[in-house]
Amino acid sequence: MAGRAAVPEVIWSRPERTGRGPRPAFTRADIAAAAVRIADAEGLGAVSMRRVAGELGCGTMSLYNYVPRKEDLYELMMDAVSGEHELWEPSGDWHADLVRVAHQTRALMHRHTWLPRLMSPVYGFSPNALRYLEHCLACLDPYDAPYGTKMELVAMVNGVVTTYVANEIATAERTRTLPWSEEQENATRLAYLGRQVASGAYPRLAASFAEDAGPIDLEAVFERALTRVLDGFA
Amino acid sequence: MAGRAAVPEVIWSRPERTGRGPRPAFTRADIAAAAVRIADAEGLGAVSMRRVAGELGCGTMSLYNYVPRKEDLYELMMDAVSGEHELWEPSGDWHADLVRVAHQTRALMHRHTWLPRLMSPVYGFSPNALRYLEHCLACLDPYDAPYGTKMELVAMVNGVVTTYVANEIATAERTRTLPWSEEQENATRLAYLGRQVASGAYPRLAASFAEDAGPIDLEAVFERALTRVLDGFA
DNA sequence: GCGCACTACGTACGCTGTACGTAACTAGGA
DNA sequence: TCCTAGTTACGTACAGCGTACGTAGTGCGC
Repeated sequence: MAGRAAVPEVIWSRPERTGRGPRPAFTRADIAAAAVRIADAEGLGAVSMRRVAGELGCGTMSLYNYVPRKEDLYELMMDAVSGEHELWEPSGDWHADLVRVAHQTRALMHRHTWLPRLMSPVYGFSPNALRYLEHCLACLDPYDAPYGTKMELVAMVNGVVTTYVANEIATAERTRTLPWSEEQENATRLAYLGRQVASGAYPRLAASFAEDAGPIDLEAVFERALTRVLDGFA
Repeated sequence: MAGRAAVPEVIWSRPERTGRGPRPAFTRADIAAAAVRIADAEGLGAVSMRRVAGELGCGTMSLYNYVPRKEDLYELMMDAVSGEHELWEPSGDWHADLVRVAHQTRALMHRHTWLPRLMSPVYGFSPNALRYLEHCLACLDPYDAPYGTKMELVAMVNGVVTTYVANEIATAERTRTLPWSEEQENATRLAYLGRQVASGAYPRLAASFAEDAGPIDLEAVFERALTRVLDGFA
């Protein structure tokens, strides 16, 4: 009966295997992989304890031997995808290296579209997250500043990438989720917006829409946001 | 039986009152206020259709006459708090005005800690959100740039504020939610982190922790992040 | 070899969003 | 003026959720 009490612990400080009892049937990596597979295919909402257990081929409650709370399952998932970051030998040009980091993070988030939603400093201390952070700091070796500033820079870049991709994904996801077609949705929203803007209450918004800038190049917007942030530090 | 079909519509383009049938017992504002009250007091997780209906004193399913899906309830909440933004006459100094906007947004998010979690471009077109956006653009009148750039600037400032406050809140919330004390939590996490860092695998992280910078002034960090972003545009 | 810590898992509880059926009500058109 | 169609109101029901708890069975450390 012991060992089931609510003891304060990060899941990473809990040993995966204690020695006593039957051999665990799965590793944490197995569990994380299963959860990530489900989230990638069917969205974060499909990740439930029952579903993950089903994927692993075990009873629902057995999962609680490995993962005491669902939040820990999220932590496992975040660590697993953090491990997908490619870590290279810093080039000596920290600006270029950080741009590369940002692009890789963005690609990672597009591969795992649930990632921005879980992004939080709470999950920032898993083993693979630490490895990633260390790599960012290594890229910043040529940048002459106290570590406090470097941390702020990394946080800023990560924040911008997260915000940006979250927006990309939210707009994309919404049209896929809704029970009516994308054209209908856009038409309704545009009609509403047009009515609002045409009311004359928002002259600058109206001017903004009238400003013919052609189709928005989202890629370029991302690039600009990134360089602006980095320039703010150089 | 008609009218219950899945018709594509933004809730804002659906009239609040059509004329036929009994007088509605509540306005959208009533519903939004109730939901916001619950979320402020007990967190976003406590906001359920049943709970809101209970707060309003009506049956659960009656709420669906006003709010077709739960996501629309969120949209009402976001609009309600967007209306709390103070809109002033622009001073002519767009830099100062945007800093003021950022501070107000941060204060707003601290008043409604669930706000960053719901932040998404999806909710960016409610009446009060449009009013807020128009105000930001008015503040940017002295900034000589195409509206596209102004929009990017506003998005960037909002993004930074959201990310920053989300982190503030996540760390604060976590300690309040957990079933053990803050000291225990911090001790466990620090012990784990210390063990990792002491392993020698993360030399720069170790150096960063060793760098004695005194207690971190979060207020100053926020200020720096803000001015850096604004400087990137000036 | 004994005992204990661990794994495994079924059952159950209270919660969620919401589809659907039914009854009461009221404003617009004939 | 009356009829009827569109709305409001709301109870019931269903599938799914996280997880507390009880009960077996298993194998390592003493």
